[in-house]
Amino acid sequence: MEEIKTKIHECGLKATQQRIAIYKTMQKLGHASAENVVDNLKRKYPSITFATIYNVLESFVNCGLLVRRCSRNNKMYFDVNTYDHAHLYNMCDNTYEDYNDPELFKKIKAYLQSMDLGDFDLNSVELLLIGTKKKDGDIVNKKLKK
Amino acid sequence: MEEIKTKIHECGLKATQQRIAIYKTMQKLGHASAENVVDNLKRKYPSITFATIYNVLESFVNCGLLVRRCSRNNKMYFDVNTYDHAHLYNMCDNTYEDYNDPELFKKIKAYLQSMDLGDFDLNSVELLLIGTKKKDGDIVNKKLKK
DNA sequence: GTGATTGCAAATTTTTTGCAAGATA
DNA sequence: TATCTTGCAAAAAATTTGCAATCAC
Repeated sequence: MEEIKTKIHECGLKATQQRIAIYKTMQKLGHASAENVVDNLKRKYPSITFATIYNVLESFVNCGLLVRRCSRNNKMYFDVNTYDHAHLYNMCDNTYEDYNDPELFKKIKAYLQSMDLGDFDLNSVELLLIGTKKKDGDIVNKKLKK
Repeated sequence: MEEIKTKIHECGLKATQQRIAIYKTMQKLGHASAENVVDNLKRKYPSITFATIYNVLESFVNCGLLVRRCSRNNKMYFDVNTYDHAHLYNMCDNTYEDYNDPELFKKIKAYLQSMDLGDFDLNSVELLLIGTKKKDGDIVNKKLKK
């Protein structure tokens, strides 16, 4: 709790109740869209709005407290774990699960470092393993959830 | 041209002018958002609308003529090249460039096949190399383009 | 001719903005 | 207190829908 305040302060941001609550929610959810965050906070903070959520998430991304994640359903997702790791992306419901495999990332990064990417300045690597949970298999090829 | 018609027919779809034009545009652009496609077609087909573009792109994805690509700017992107390849994702303007390296993909897939992904049913692997073009470097940390 | 497809207009969903009121350091 | 931040309301951006007119087969 104090730790979260400190993190936020270290970014040069004020540790408001909303920011603390949003960061806690992200810690709980791991990966989330703005909607996920609102859903999780509405009960405790009925007055919170999307304006604030987006505002805060954006400020967290800018200071490195969160990273954006790619998605295929035209919604922005945020990840509280900013270190290198891959994701299992469930295309049935657009959720992520961490796939932590430092070995794999080390290999990929080592490989890329040996390559010539021209005038491309590599910032980070995102590895998305796209698929389904076996239990969800039956709904693929049908209409996928938004 | 006839080739495109055939491709579309093979999917069980009717080869309408719009579908042919949209597929041609995707071949020209490689990766594109719905907006990119409209921009490229408005002159030749002033009556074309987003409804049709989305409709057609979606039908192409469903039959495997295109694949969706992940992005970080909450827009849907489509790729005419459906085989395995990585992308250099320019975070300044959310554009993609192919990074064709069968070697790398082979390694990753081989590695993953040897791993246990639990009840996750792997469908495809997306490798995104996120960064900037050196010429764009100066606008990072400032406001990124939508 | 018939069923699939398009284009229009309107609706929905997701994200952003301006600004007055409120909270933090 | 000075500045940053929030929440409201409204706008913008992106995608989807219903349906009548049109087109491909």
